[in-house]
Amino acid sequence: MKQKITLKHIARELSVSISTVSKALKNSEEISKDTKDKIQAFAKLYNYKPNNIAISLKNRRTKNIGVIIPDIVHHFFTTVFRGIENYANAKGYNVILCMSDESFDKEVINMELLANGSIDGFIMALSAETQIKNDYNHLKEVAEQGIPLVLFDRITDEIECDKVVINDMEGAYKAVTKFIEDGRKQIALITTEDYYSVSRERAKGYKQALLDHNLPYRENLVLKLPFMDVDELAINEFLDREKIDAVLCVNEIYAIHSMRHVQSKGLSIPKDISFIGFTDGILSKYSTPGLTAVSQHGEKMGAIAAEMLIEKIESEKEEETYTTTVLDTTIVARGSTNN
Amino acid sequence: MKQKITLKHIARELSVSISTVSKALKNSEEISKDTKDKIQAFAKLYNYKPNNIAISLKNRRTKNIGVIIPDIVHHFFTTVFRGIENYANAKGYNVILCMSDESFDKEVINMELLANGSIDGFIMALSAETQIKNDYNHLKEVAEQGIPLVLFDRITDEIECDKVVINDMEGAYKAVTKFIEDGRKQIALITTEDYYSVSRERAKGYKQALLDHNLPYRENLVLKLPFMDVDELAINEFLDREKIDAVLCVNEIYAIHSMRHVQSKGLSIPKDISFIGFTDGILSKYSTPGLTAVSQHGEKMGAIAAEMLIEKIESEKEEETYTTTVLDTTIVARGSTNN
DNA sequence: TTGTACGCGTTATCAT
DNA sequence: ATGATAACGCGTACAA
Repeated sequence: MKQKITLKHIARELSVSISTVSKALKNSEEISKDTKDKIQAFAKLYNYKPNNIAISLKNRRTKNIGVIIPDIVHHFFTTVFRGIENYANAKGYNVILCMSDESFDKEVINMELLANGSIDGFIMALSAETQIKNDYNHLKEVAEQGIPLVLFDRITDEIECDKVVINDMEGAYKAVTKFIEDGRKQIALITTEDYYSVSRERAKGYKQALLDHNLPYRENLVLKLPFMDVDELAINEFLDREKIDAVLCVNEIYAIHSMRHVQSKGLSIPKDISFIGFTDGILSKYSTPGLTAVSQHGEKMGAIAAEMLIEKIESEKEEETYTTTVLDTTIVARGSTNN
Repeated sequence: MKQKITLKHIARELSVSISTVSKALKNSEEISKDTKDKIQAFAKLYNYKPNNIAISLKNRRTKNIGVIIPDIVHHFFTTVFRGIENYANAKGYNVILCMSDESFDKEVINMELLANGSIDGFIMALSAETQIKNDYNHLKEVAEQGIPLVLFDRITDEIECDKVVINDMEGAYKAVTKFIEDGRKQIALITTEDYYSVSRERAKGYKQALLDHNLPYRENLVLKLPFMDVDELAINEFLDREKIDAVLCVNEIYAIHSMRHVQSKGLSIPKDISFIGFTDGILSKYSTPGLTAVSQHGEKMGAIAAEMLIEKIESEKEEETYTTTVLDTTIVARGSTNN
């Protein structure tokens, strides 16, 4: 087992000082060609690579960015992460990934852990619990310490920082407008409780689209489910109870489940009832029929978040100007709507 | 912006030495109660937390583990990662995640980057390209440097290290046996090329199960697709060409696509033809009908991998004894087979 | 051209 | 009971 070699080893071996080695490996003009050659050859032979940790300590820069997401088994977050990772890697950054599991405590613990020097900045989407508690002190502290922070998707107005979101309202608006143009009249919305920033926005877009097209907004056509787990019974009852010819769902799971339910009752999609779901994940693509989806452009979102963060990290200025980037959604038409 | 506070700051502020502060915060017996109280109070007030990087440098331990997987937008890897993260976090480790994108070069680059002090050990699944090239020098070097390594799922015999896999052969065997017990005779296999360790094993199990039940192994009932992307045409032609009443697929995508295709031809699942797919991901659960699946227990796999790695990291011994843990699969029965 | 000394933040050992 | 010093590995301003 050949131990990792350090400057000190090389110096000792070649009977020169550590700083000579350091300079030689940086091809400094100060060092004579002879010694440089000798040192570089030796370093190459023993495959010398500077120790990242030592460099981090010296530079007070880790070249790591911390990403905290509610859950990784969630296609959307996964695509965002991919966007982050790609961009960050290209810029020479590594990504430390933590999951909050939708838990406030885990979010706090992970953040505090990483904030103690392990990372140069954070990219995160708030956990459900955090949004419910509406407690953002951990974010505030991090911000106060001067650690850059970018929020995406699940954001809050309470914190001043860079943000990336999709235009959730516009996405819902587009979807409902499509339903209306297809001749649908009884348009339902299946969503989560309002403590999610995204749900609020989508509900707004849903309502606005109806009103703008002179259709009534009826509360009984809106089903709000608590938390992210799927209450299948509630969805089934809702679909059985109300007279509906189109459904907008704030996530794929709700949509897929709903489609299965109405299909099992013998309804035909999209003839009798049509569906649009947010996210455009893997389920939308492979369901039968394919689910028309509001694409959230996760990968792009991640790339932008990473870009914003690294920009802040590497900028010397002390100015505190924050941007919120809003990405427009795209409707990806599939078999669940008339196209 | 209140800067992160260090021992030095506290020492200067309270007019004591740095080492006194250090000891006081560790509640050392050497320090008088008075000074301890004073220092601890001050530290608490300014929310002092030791700098991880400095500690890493001192201890030559980062408490980070590096995970390299081919792709994160892949439900199975995602579940494994979750298992890793949970276990690692509980043990006080952070996880640095890199994607190889199935590319040999990215795998090498990422590994070398992290190996220079950023992590205490690796957990990884080999990229497709690496398996095709059959070149594992980057792994060997890491091993020689004494950095612990655990391979999971996509492994190789070329490297001596801890490994975790599922019993792919047994999984396929079970699936085919189930088909046979359900009275199926024309059992097909849709798989990837043999350079994947997992594909080889599954093909073996498929063949063995047929032979053990006195059914012929017929090459024309086995479709081997190159790489991981889905050649839909090839699958369609295969399904149209051969007389088949059951299909085992090595992943969900193949299975879901195949199901859609035969359904579009008017066949009924599972009456006319039945399906089993490996992985038991989100698609299996939400397809219509639900896809009977060979569960790979990703989360458990991740937890075990993390356990093995941390065990090696924290063990003082120099012994080089490696284990390969083989997890048994479970068949999760759904609507795509007779149950 | 080469080497010395210092600092990044912490801890452990050895003085006082 | 407290402090000085060295060390982890590196880079760099300053001496020689």
